[in-house]
Formats: sequence, C-alpha cells, structure tokens
Amino acid sequence: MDEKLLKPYNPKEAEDKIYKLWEESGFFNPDACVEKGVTDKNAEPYSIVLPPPNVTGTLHMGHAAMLAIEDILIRYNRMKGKKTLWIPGTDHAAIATESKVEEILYKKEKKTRHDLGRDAFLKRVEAFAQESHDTIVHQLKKMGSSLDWTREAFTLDEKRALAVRTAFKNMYDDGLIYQGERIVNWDPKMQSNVSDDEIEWVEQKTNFYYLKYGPFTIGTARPETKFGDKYVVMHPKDSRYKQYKHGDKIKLEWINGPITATVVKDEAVNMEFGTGVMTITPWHDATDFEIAERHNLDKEQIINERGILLPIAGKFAGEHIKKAREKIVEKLKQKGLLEKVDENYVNRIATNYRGGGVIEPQIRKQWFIGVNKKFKLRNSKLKGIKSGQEVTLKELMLHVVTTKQINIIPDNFEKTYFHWINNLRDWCISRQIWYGHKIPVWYKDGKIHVDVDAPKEPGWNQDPDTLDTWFSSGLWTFSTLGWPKENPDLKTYHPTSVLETGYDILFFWIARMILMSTYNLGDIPFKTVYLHGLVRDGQGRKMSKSLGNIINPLDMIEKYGADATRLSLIMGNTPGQDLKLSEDKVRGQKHFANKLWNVTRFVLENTEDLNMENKPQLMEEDEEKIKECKRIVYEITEDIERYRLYLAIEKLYHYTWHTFADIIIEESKPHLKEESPQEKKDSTRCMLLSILTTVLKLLHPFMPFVTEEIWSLMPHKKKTLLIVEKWPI
RNA sequence: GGACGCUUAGCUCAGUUGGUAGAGCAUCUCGUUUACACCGAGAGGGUCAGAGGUUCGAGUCCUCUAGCGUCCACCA
Repeated sequence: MDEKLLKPYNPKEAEDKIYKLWEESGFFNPDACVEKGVTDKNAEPYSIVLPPPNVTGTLHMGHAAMLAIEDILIRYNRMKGKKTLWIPGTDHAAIATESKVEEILYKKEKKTRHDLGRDAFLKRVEAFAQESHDTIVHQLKKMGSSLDWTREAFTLDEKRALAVRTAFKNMYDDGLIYQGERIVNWDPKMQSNVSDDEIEWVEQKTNFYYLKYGPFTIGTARPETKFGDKYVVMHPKDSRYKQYKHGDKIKLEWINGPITATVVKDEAVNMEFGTGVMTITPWHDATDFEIAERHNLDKEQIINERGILLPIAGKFAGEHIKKAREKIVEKLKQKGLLEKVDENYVNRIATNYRGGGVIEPQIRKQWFIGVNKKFKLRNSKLKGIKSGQEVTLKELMLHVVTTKQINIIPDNFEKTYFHWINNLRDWCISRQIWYGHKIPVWYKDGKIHVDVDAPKEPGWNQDPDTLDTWFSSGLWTFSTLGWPKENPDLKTYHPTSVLETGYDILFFWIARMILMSTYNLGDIPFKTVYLHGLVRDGQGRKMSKSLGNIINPLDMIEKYGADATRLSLIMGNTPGQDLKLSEDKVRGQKHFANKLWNVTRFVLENTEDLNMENKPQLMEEDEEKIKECKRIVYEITEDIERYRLYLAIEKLYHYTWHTFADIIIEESKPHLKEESPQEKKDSTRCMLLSILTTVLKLLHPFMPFVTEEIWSLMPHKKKTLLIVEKWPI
C-alpha cells in the first residue's frame, strides 16, 4: 500500500499535482476525449459557458459557489459519457473596470483619465485587466474547475469584437438600433450615461422646500433645478384647481424675475402629494420629460454635464449645483417665495452602482435598442415562431420562457422575469467611457456609415462612444462558440445545456442573452437557467470589505483544501436561496475528506491481495449491501439530474460516513479475521472494494481532488483517471 | 405602492408527489475494538412564527396576521 495513505489526507500535497494531471490528460476538452476513445464521437453534447468574471480583481465566495455547482454538473455529465464542454472566459466589465482604474490613477497620481488621454489611459486599463485575468485564471484552477482552456474567451478580444460589430450591424439594418435624443442617467463623475439597471437608489434625509409659484404652492427638494420652470402641472380631475384650464397663462414672480407660466393638465400628477401642483424640469427629470413629450412642451437645459449652472440661472450661472443650492434658497427667502421648509424629508437619490456618482438626468443623443419595434425574425428555430414572422424583441423574450423552451430554476423567478420584461423600456447601449467596444458607426460630412468594418476611404470618424458591457455579454453563449463565423462548435454545443449564475444578474445578463440569441440565431441561448443565491457570512450579512467579514476562497483552499471549500458551498445550498457560510462549515467538510481517506486505508489494507480478475462468489448478505448501494446511486443520479445538488451531496455524505463506514465496515471486521472462512472473507472484501469504488465515482464531481488522488492509489484500477470513469448506473 | 422569499432542535439548514418530525455543528455521558480523536457508541433538546380552513391525515395545500429580508416602481 502506498505510504501516503498512512498519514492523514493532505490536500496541499495533492491538489496542484492532480490539476496538472488533468490538464495534461486533455480530458477538459471534449475533442480530446473523443480522440482518446473515452467519449463516443456521436455522444450527446452537454455544454455550459462560464459566466465570465469581471477583470476587476479577484474571485469571491459567490464565484466559488458558482464554480462548484458548474463543475459538478460538468464532471457528472462527462462521466455519463456526454461530449462535455465548459468554456472559460473573462468579462472586460467596461464601467466597473474603467472606474476602478480611474480610482487607482487618482489615488496614486492625482490624475484623471483626461489628463492621460484616451490611448495612454486604455493602456493602463489593459495592463490592469491582464493582471486581474491572470489572478482569476489561477483561482479558477485552484477550485478544480474542469474548464476547456483551449477555448478560453474574453468579451473584448478580436473574435468577440467581430461578433459585437456583426450583431450591431444586423440590428441597425433591422431598425432595432437607433439614435435618439432622450433623457438618460448622466453620471457627472464618470462623464457617461448609465442604463436604468445600473442605478442604485439610496435614501437620504434632505430639506424639502415649499415655494410660492403665483397662486400655487409647489414643493421641491432641488431648488437649483427650478430656474426654467414655466409649466405648472395638475391632475385634470383635481377639483381644487378646476378654475384653471389647460393652456391658461399666468403671470407670476419667479427666482430671477417675472415670468409667464402655462397651466398643463396631466394624469401623472399625484393629487395626494403635497399641494397636488408641480412645476416641471423636462431636461433633468424623467417624469417631467415624459409630461413634456406628451404635451409637446419646451425643454431647457439648466445644468451642464459637469454639474455647473448655465446662463439661465442668472447670477448663479457658472456655479456648481452643490454649492449654489444654499444661496438660491437664501434668495427665494428674501423674495418672499419660500413658504415652508420640511427638514425631515427622505429623498431617493439615484447613484451609479459602479463608482457611486450621483446621477443627474440629462437629455442627450444616445444609441438605443428598441424592444417594442416590429421586425421579421430570420431563420427561426423557436417553437411557435416561424421564420419571417413579425415580432418584437420583447415578445421573443417573453415567448421562450412562457412556452418553457427555457426553464428557470427555481421557477418563482419566472414571475420576476415576466414583470421585468413587461416594464422594459428601450435599452440605452451607448456609454461615454473609453474602455469597451467602440460603436461601429462612422461619420463624414453629415453622412453615416454603419457596418462591421470601417469605410475604406479616408476622412471618416468613428463614433467615440463605447457599448454597454452587457451588449457583448449578451452574445456570450454563441460568441464563445465562434459566431458569426461558421464553426462546428456552434452547431454542436448551442443552445447550451444550462446557464448557472446568481439571481442578482437575471435582468442584466440572462434577459440580454435571451434577447441576443433569439434575435441573432433565432434560437434559445440555453435550455435551463439555474439561479443560485448570494453567499453571505455566518450571520447572514453581505460579505464586504467595510464589515471585514469576507471569507476568501483561496484562504479556505489553503487551510482546508478545495474539496472542503466546494462541499461547504454545496451543502444546504438550495436554488435561489442565499447561503450562509462560516469557516466552521468549511472545516467540517475537511473532516469528511479525511474520513474518506481513512475508509480507503481500511479497505485497501484488507483487499490489496484480492484478485478481482476472478471475482469471488458474493454471499447473499454482501449482495444485499451492494444492492442498497445501487439504490443510492439511482437516488443521487436523480437528484443531480433535477439540480438538487444539496440533496445529492447530503445523501452521499450520509451514506459514506454513517452507512458505509459506521455500519458496513464495522460489521465486516469479524468476517475479515484470520479464522473466518475463506469464502466469507473473499466475499466481504469484494463487497467492500466494490462499494468503495462506487462511492469514489459518485463523490468525484463533488470532491474531485481527494477522489482522484485516492483513485491513483487503488491497485485494482485500470490505468485511467477517475475524471473519465463511467458513472455507475 | 407592487412582487417575491424566509420564519422547523441552542446555531446553520434539509424535509423532493400531503402519510408516525431529520442532518451537521454545539452540549452531556461513555469508549481506544483491524482504518480514522479530523474517531466511535449513546443521550438530551422542537405545540414546524400565529390564527383559521380543506382532508381520514398538513411542516407540506388554501386564506388571513405578524416579524425579517430581497427585488421592482416617475411620487415632484
């Protein structure tokens, strides 16, 4: 017997060596599996694209949980004999990465990206991204992820850029991508607009001012935006104001002198709120913008892109809004326009969830994807929609989920998905940051050129904007498989089998992938969506730097091994439900790995000289034990097939420890004694070895390192790796 | 304001189609026998948040209530 087995299991000694063995074997690559004869060339394909981690830093426990779940599914299906592919990659995460680098740049050198200029700044970002990428790849390997590294992708590499430009061109030609002057979420700090989904609302106590506006009283938390307010709006059914008719002109004294206000009746006004009267600032408020659009009202800009008041503010022009507010309030007070101040008002402030800048809505020319625009779907492979049929993107997104062509686990998230889609507005895809895919649009002398490639003749200037990072992530399931080029991978592995990710990016990403895949391929991107919960600390709090409660996956791997780390993230992890994780839990799983190690020691000590070529006759009671083990195999297989990994591992844990070790092995001891009849002895030994072999196979997807290490110490095995052994069913 | 989720042993959670309440950790007692003290044998501990309903039977299905949490929404 190998001397290693005499000492406790040491993950550190085994893991890196084992991972290298797997990589060298080529078995992460399905083509190699076919070549080496471990997978049938006509086998059913099984594929997952790795949700690409952002190149903004390092992986956290949420990533680790995702990797554990996906690797289990991949390893299980590989052992089932399927042609199994798991594609690795990383995401350039435009805004997140750019703001991170800007932050570092400012901290270290007190410089902004504009001080460096576009090219020099981008070089910095790329260097940062490369470093992050390398760290991430290292971490992915440490977790034991059986990813096919020959197919690694990056959302911003050449192949993906071609996919992005092709998708843009197609959507533009179909009239789905258009340019429009709309109110957008402008982040003055980042100098870019962000989409509705990238906004985080924070509550803030602030003053709420009641101002005299002619015969009315209006309320506002933002007096600095009010200079241009010349429309006074009330609900058409509000009886308090029935003497005012839509279109009435009223002369009144305002901040910088007398103005003429126009009465507007609109149902968007809430009669219960304040006095039921409001004035509007269409350039800087989304609701006001919509009212102005409905009634064809003037829109005036009050604040510029850097938060500075424009000439309309009179003597306040040139001042930053933050500093001007108090002075403006003072002036209102002097003029007798300030009626009352509520000091306990709680306002909701829009911030950029990456970078934290306070959003200042602005009207700007941007690129949008129209989700309600009709177009003819080409080459439909979707059930219920014919090629050439007129549809909208929104309809496609709803259709594939309502008809169950895509299943979401847990299914209550389908409701959330539908609700979001139903409220979906046109998707603003242009950003004014520098890191990302440049928009494939060129201008010259008032002419516009939209294509995959730049025009040949000189003098054309490319649109300086970049695309929302989710545009390229939306293509991920097929851009990683070679689209738009003809590629056998695309035929074999798309649609992918399952998309596994955290429920927090259901809208950002999953919905966008469904949009992009149904549009560009006329097909679903994946058959099943499996959503895992957030990983929280032992007390259920979010892990964050400020709380200091972050558990780093690499630390856990270092202390307790990758297998223990994986198990702790799978046990008790039900889909869609947040998982509480403490270090104790990881430690407990390490004990399990060691238990398995010791079980092996016992079985091998007793079976080393057993000749499995001439299988001994099994006695009835041993036959019974093997049958019971088979039943467990069926149950566990069923659990994995139905994505109940938490149940599968619990049963396996229980069977291995409390049935196999505590009962079967304990009861076998008398039968292994010298004086026991040879027949009985052989039968017992054969039974033990058979069950151990099965248990190792079943456990392999969950704890690949220790099982592979043990496999290599088994004297009876064929000369193969456990990773490609057949699943015992 | 709307939607969703959670509430089961001291702690963390399972409980898959309704059929006599489960696991791990923690606690207590005992124990070194062909692996394992990162161990074994055993014990205590729950009116399954509350109220009502359907049913022969409900932790599980329905209704309502409470607490906690998450997401969505244009209340100036």
